[in-house]
Amino acid sequence: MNRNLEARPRYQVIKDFIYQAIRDRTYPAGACIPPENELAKQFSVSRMTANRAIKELVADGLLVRRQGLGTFVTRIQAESPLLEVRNIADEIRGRHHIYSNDLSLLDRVRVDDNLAGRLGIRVGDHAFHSLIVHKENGRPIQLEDRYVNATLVPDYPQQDFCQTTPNRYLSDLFPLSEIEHIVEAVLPNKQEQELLKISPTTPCLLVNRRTWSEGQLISCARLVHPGNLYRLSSRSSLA
Amino acid sequence: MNRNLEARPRYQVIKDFIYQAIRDRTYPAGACIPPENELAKQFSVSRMTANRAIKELVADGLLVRRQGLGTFVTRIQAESPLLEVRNIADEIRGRHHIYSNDLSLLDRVRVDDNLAGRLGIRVGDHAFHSLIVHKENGRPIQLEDRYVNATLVPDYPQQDFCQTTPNRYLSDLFPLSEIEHIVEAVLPNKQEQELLKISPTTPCLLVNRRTWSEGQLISCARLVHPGNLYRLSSRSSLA
DNA sequence: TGTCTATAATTGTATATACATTTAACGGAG
DNA sequence: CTCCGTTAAATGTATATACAATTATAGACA
Repeated sequence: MNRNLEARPRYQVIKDFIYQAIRDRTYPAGACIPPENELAKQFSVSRMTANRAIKELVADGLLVRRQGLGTFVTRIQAESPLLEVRNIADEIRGRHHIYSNDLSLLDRVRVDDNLAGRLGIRVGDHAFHSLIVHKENGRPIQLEDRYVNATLVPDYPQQDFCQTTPNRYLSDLFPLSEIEHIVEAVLPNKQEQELLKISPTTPCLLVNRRTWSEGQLISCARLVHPGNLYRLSSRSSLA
Repeated sequence: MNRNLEARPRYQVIKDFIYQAIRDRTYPAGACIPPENELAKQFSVSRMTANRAIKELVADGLLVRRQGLGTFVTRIQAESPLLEVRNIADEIRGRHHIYSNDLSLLDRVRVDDNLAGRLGIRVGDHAFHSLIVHKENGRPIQLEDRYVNATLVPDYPQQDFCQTTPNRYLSDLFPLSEIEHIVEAVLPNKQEQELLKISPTTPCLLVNRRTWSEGQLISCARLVHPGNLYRLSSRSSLA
């Protein structure tokens, strides 16, 4: 069990093997994969270890199990990587409209308890905070309220955000490896009403976006869009 | 280990206990829950069984673990569903809550110009129209306003929607090959206010979902969720 | 032919045990 | 006081084993 040189747990080796076999269609959609006992024998592990590998792949949605029957490759694959990392400026220019923005705030803050959780850093550490209004043909279309890990991105405040959006700057600097979106419907608070020039009863789409690079949480942003001006859309084919 | 009368696995009992304790703030966000050994002792199970319960709650996103430190209640709560073909009933049951629904309308209509476009059929053709309120612990959480291609699914009205949601019925019948989502923020209309029991100023997430099977448009649904009760969330790794 | 039954295969749950790894905290050496 | 090693606590990985539950199938029986 000396893993100093080996590093990979055995259940992970089995997961990788099955994952690969699904990807290259050795086990096509709907196919039955070898039973736990056989996997255990082939990889010289106990059944419990094979079981763990399979259970995790089931949790990931790649396999389904039926007691008494066997373990099968999921037919409906590939939930879409929804809500891509769209750059709002590119999106607007793609509509042949004019993009502009206002930087209405940029400072350095100590993170409180709540923010520390969202940014994955310790209470009291520093973060940069920027508040930018993105405009399409001069009309506010998105309010970007962003916190950035100051340790990882010390030069963040030196950027000229008229030229480069934070989104683009950060993703150029750090290769994006993971992204999270949480979408809800809200009413705007006072500040949001003013900056977006909307009424208190205009429903807004709130997108909470967090981005990681190599396991490091780089930034979290709160993107507020007036509901009548913006839609998220996705269409995906399922294998 | 005779479970004929008991039914619930022991790891499930522990999961439920912890889940409940998180909900009622016995373990508030960020708090440390008892270590595996202690849970095992308290519930008179082996450490592996306690471990299973905790691992599954981690997979569900309710807990995070740090080796050497302990197991903690996740700070960022309330991730709900992905923007995927989730069955609302399964989703609610996954939260250990009670699912129910009201079928408030079910009829056969001739499609008008607008609907014909959305359903991809000809004006004057028939479609079924259902209006269902989905409830979590008796509280309305989603209004499903659905149109179904009557030519392809002639038996749609014969279903018992208390047992099987339209979503599940349709996807069992037609293998899902393509899905489209358009998400926006809206205020509820009069009917929606009444059925969802919300005020006119409650912002709502409106998800327009259309599903195809083998190139055929099966159904389009308008899903309205009160904003304070529902979130869409997606997290994806980018290769 | 059709129906029931036993059986084998496979997954599901549970335990006891062992050792590895990570982290914080404590205490001593300098 | 700082640095460093030890230790205790907690999670992480792995095994061998046992029995339960579910399902299909093959064979017995009427």
